[in-house]
Amino acid sequence: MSYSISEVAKKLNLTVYTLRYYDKEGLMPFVERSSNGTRLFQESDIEALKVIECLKSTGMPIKEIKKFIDWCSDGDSTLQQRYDMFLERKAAVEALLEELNGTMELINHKCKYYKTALEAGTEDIHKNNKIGNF
Amino acid sequence: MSYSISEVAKKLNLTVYTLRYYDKEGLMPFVERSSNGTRLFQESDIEALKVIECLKSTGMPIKEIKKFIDWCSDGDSTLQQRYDMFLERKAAVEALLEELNGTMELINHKCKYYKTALEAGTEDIHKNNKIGNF
DNA sequence: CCTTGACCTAGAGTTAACTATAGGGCTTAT
DNA sequence: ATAAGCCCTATAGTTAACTCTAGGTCAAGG
Repeated sequence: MSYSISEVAKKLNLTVYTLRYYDKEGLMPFVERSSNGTRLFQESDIEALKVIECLKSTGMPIKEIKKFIDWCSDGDSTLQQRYDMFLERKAAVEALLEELNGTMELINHKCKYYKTALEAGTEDIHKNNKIGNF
Repeated sequence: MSYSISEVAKKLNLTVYTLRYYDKEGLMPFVERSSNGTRLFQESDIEALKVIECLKSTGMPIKEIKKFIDWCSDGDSTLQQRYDMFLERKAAVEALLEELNGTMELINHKCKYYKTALEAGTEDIHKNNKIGNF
């Protein structure tokens, strides 16, 4: 059994346009075609697409992801590159997480700030507050 | 004392182009000018820019951020909107954090996968592994 | 048989967020 | 007093990642 492009799009919350775009960019060289040219996605292709989505969410641009896909096609001689790439991605995600934690702190602060202001009916309630009023 | 645009750019790790672009988009209506038109940034402006950067890091587009800035200029009548906006941003960051945690899991898995493969000299070491080989 | 609704490619268009250029104005050091 | 180095605006160009359109194929249902 195989999946059509629209089935895969639904499964991964992407559009068929996006999937064809990824294919055009060389991200899916593994997807087979039927005799008339229709893409036939296997379960393993969907797993590979999930890895691609994972890499995207680390902030990796499509051209970089393509490099990885090419390395996969090249076989065992590229194991080191692929390992290094994932270590780099791990560091990138750690940095993103750290940034987001700082973001969360400020957002939480602002939530409190506006809750207090809303209860007081005016932002002036924070006027004398040298620390925290930003 | 006030800061020049290039000083602020350095402080916030942005380019002067970006700062001028933000100004053009209406994100910095509060920044004063000298008699000859040069922007004079106060400490408070830098704090406001940090909030803008914070909102950006939650995935908020610049046009949305402008709405918030406009609300700030409108005074106390917009306190509810601003509070609601920060609650939404909080939810957005929580969603991002959750996604990033899933991403981190897959990345960690891949790091182990390639470490093992590298030690074995071949990816075939994972061939029989129905679970986890993706 | 013919229409409907998948699928396909090639290529054009869109959007956001910069990034850069051209042309010009102050201020300061040689 | 003139060149360097900062500032300014307006506007054009770039890039990534889609998003859409035009024009065409093919299989199934009425």
